[in-house]
Amino acid sequence: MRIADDIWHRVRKLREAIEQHNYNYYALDAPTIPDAEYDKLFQELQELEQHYPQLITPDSPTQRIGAAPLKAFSQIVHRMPMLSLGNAFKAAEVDAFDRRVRQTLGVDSVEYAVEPKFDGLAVSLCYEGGIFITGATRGDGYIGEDVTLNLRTIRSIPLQLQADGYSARSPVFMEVRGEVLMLKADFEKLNRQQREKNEKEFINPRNAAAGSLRQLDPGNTATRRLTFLAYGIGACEGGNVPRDKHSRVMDYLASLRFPVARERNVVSGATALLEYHREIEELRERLPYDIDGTVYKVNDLAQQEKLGFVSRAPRFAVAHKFPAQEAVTELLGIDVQVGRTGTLTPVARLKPVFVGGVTVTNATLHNEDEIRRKDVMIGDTVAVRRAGDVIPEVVAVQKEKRPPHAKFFIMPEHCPVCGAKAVRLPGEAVTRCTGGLFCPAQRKQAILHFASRRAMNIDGVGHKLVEQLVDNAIIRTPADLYKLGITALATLGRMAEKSAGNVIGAIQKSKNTTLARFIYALGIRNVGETTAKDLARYFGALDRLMEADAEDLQQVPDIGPVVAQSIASFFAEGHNREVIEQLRAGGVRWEEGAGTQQAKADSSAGLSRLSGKTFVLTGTLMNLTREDAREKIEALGGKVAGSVSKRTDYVVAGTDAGSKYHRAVELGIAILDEAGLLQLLQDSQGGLHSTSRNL
DNA sequence: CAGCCTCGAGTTCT
DNA sequence: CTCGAGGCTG
Repeated sequence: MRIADDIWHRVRKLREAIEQHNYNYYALDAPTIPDAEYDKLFQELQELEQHYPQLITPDSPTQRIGAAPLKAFSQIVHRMPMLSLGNAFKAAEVDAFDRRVRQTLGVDSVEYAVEPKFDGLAVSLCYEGGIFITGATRGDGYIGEDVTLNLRTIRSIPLQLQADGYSARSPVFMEVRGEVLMLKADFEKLNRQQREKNEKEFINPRNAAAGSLRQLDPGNTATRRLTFLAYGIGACEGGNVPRDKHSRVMDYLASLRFPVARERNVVSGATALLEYHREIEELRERLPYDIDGTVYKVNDLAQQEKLGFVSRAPRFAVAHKFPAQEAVTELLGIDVQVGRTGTLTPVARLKPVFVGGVTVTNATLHNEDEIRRKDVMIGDTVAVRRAGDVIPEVVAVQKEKRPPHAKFFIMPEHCPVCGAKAVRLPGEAVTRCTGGLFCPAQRKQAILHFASRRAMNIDGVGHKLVEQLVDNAIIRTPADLYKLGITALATLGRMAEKSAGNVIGAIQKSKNTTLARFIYALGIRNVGETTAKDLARYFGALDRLMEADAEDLQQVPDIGPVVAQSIASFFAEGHNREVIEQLRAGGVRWEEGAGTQQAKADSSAGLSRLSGKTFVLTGTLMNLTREDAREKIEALGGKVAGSVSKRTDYVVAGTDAGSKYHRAVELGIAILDEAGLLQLLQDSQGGLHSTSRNL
C-alpha cells in the first residue's frame, strides 16, 4: 500500500517536534510546551505508526522502548578504552598536578577545561553515520556490557544526530562518552512510587540509576526516568569534530544536542582550579543531580597528547573529589576473620550507620598495628567513611567519648575457627593461623577460590553451599567436588533437585580447563592469575612445574626467591600432591605443551620468531583491544611487559601513546604501529594457518 | 639501594 | 579500591 505524502510528512513533523521537545526538556531544561501537549503529539505519532507500520523506523521516538526482555547482556569492546581518572582530595594535590603538567609541557600557565564530576554510571554511545547504534557500560574500561536497549529509553540521548553548526555531515563513527544518572527530583518521585507499591526503596540516585540501567527488560528501564550528560568523545572518524580544544569538543557535542553540564568552564592556573572547585561545592546542594567533585582537563588537545598516560590514567586530567562524607557511630565489637591464606583480620562491628549512600555495619581494621595506630578500643565512638567511595573505613576515634568500660583489643593467640596457634612473623604486619587446611575456614576459602570465576569457573558453588558441604563433612578438598553425586547434594535438603543438577553440570563442565587456570585454582600463596599464566607458559606441563626446585623456578621472568619458595613448598607437601592426583583422576584435564623453556631453545630453528621477545603495548589500538593483542603475541610465544626497558624488543604504539613511546625512542627500541604488529604476527606464524584478522 | 611498577590478597554491600 | 610486598631498573 502506498502512503500518502501528507501522512509521511506529518509523521516526520511529529518526530521532529517530539525530539525538539525532548531536547528542550532534557538537555536545556527549558520546556516550551506543557506535558499534556507533548503526550498528545506522542500519541498521535503512535497511532499513525500503528496504522502504517511500514513507517516505523528505529530512530522514531516511539521506538525507544519496544524490544523484548533480554536473558543476559552481551559484551561490547570499546574502540578507545574508557580509562579512570587520578584523584586529588586536597589543594596541595591539585597544585602538584598543575605543577607536573606545567613542567612536562615546559610552560608557565596551563588552560584547563573544568566541569562537575557527575555521580552516575559512565557509558559509551556509538554512533555510525549519525545513528545511535550501540551503547555500553564502562565495564573494566576495555569491555563493557551492551545496554543499548536500555539507553534507547533515555530521552536525552539523541537517536539520530542533527546537522550542526560545524558540519552538515555526521562523523562516520563516533563514541560519545558520558554519564547516566537520575536527577534528584526523579529519584524522590521514584522512591515515593516504590513506597506506595510497598516495594523496596533505592538508597541514592546513583544506585537507582545503576539498577535501572541494568534491567534486562527495557520496559522496566523506561518507567524510570534517567538522564544522560556527555563529557567527551572516544574513538571517532570523519565529521568535523574539533581537534584543537576539549572545550570546543564539548561545544560541538552540545551543538549535536547532547546534554552537557551547564557549569562547565575554562580557567587557567591552579588558583583558578581551586576557586572553581569552591564555587561548585557551594552550588552542590542546588544542582539537580548528585556530583562527587570536579574534573580538570588540560584544554589543549595537542598538550593532552604530549602528556599521555600513566598506566591506566591520563596525565592530563584529574578528578578533584569532595571529602568523603563521614558519620559517627559506636564500635560494638571486633571480630576476627580467617582468610584463604590463614590471615587473621580484625573487623569492626559497628552500630549501623548511613554513610556515603549505604548503611555500614562492618569495617575492616586490617591488622593489629592498624588498631594500635588508630588507638581503637571496643566501645569507642568512631568516625566512619567510605574510602575510595566503596570500602568502609574507621577514620578516627573520639577519645573524649571513650567510656570507662572500653575494652582493649588483643589479637588472639589461637585461630578463632580451628584453634591452631596463630603466629605473627617478625617484620610482618599480619598474624596467620597455622592450621593450614586442617582449619575449616581456610579449607572453605580454598574451595571457594578453586571454584571462582577466574579459576575453575564453577557456577553455583558459592559461599553458602561450600559452608554446608564442608560443615557436613561431605567434601574436604576441591577434588571432592568431582566425586559429588546428586544424592549427596540432596541430603542437604534445602536444594531443589533441579538446582542440584545445575551444580553437578557446572562441575562437570569445569573439567575442561587450561593449565594456567588450574595452577591459579590451586591457591598457592603469592601465585595469582598473572603468575599462574607465567608458570603455565614457561613450563607448559604440570609435571615439569611440580618437579622444579626453587632455583629452576627463579628462571621464570618475574619470579624471585620468595615466590619460588612458596611454589616449591606447595608442591613439596604430600597432601597437595595427593589432591592434584585426585583431581586428574577425577577427570580434570587441560592441554599441555612444550613451554617456552624449550621453545626458547628452538626459536632459532624458526618455530616462531616471537618466542622470547618482549613487547610493550602503549596507546590505543584501533582494531584490537590490548587483550587481543596480548593473546596473539603470547600465542606465538612472545611476552607482553608493562613498561619499557632496554630488554624490550618491540614497543607497539597506538594513538595517544605516551611516556612509553618516548622512552622507546630514547632507548632506540623498535617501534611498531598496529599494522606493523599485525604484519609481524602474520609473518611469525610460519606454517600455521593464518587466523582471521578480525577487522 | 632507592624508586617504580605490577601483582596478590583482603574487603563491603547490593 | 587500596595496601603491602616482590621484582626489576637505573
